[in-house]
Amino acid sequence: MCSSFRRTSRALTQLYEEAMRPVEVRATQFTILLVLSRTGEVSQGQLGGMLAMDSTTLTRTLGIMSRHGWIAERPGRDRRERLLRLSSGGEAQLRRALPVWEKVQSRLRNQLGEQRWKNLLQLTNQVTDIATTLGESV
Amino acid sequence: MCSSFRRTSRALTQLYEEAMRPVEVRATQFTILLVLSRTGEVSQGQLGGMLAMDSTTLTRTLGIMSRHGWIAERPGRDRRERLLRLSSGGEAQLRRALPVWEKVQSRLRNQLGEQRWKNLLQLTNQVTDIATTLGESV
DNA sequence: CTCAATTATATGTATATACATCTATTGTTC
DNA sequence: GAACAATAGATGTATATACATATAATTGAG
Repeated sequence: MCSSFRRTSRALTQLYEEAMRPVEVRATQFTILLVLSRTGEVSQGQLGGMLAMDSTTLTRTLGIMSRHGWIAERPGRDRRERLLRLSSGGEAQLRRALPVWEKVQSRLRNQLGEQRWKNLLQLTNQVTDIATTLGESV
Repeated sequence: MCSSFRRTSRALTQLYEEAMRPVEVRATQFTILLVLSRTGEVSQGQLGGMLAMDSTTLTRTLGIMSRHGWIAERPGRDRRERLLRLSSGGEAQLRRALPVWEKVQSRLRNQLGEQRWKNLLQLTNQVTDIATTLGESV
């Protein structure tokens, strides 16, 4: 199952990133733009939790995105925390990227059909939850 | 969909690799051991096709695996090709790793249930095929 | 209140991953 | 058969990813 997901993940990433190449944003970066636009201000740790991504991994990706001027941040009340949100540049980049993302996504969705599409979104979320829970329990 | 698969892929990889840590083999490497044990001798390009992985990516991973003594190779009739197979060390490593992999996998399978498990394997393969086809068509 | 334990993030290091480009072959065209 | 196009893999470079460990800040025990 792990191998299957990794393989599909590679295939999908190649497909989406090929489409996104003119916009110059990677799949991970785009996902972060989208999540931040929906959640508003969150800490790095919270963001990692939402993405099932080690929060120290985010240090590097957020560094790249900050250099592009897409991220605004301020220290939290707990001064160990970094509170992250989209800068106006980040919002602009998201507006530029979103239609390209949606376009390739709709081609995929057509091929899959509505039934399998919804089914997959649900199943992948369930697998993420189970994998996360199993990982924590041990 | 791309984000969902990437997220699930991270969660599963963390789960499986935590279990595999004592055996000292990564998810990608284990997958290659397993595929080679089933297919016998294949070229690097063929292996990349099976894994939906860029064949030049395999250059690096196979290098690591060769240093561990897990891969045997010889040039093909077409002398640009490298024909790959498991060495006896690779077979031994696979025998060591397989039960650990199966164990964590069975815990996941229990949580998911047989229905969703089979459904997911089928769906992920279909998505891989569609993504690959869409990528080639453009 | 002080010191130990915990927590949030940063840094060092290793692997994974892809693409652009390069080299050595192989295939094709005239 | 020679010149050119196509292909397999290697190498350079950039991002993605995680974990071990380090540092700074907070929390908890006494």
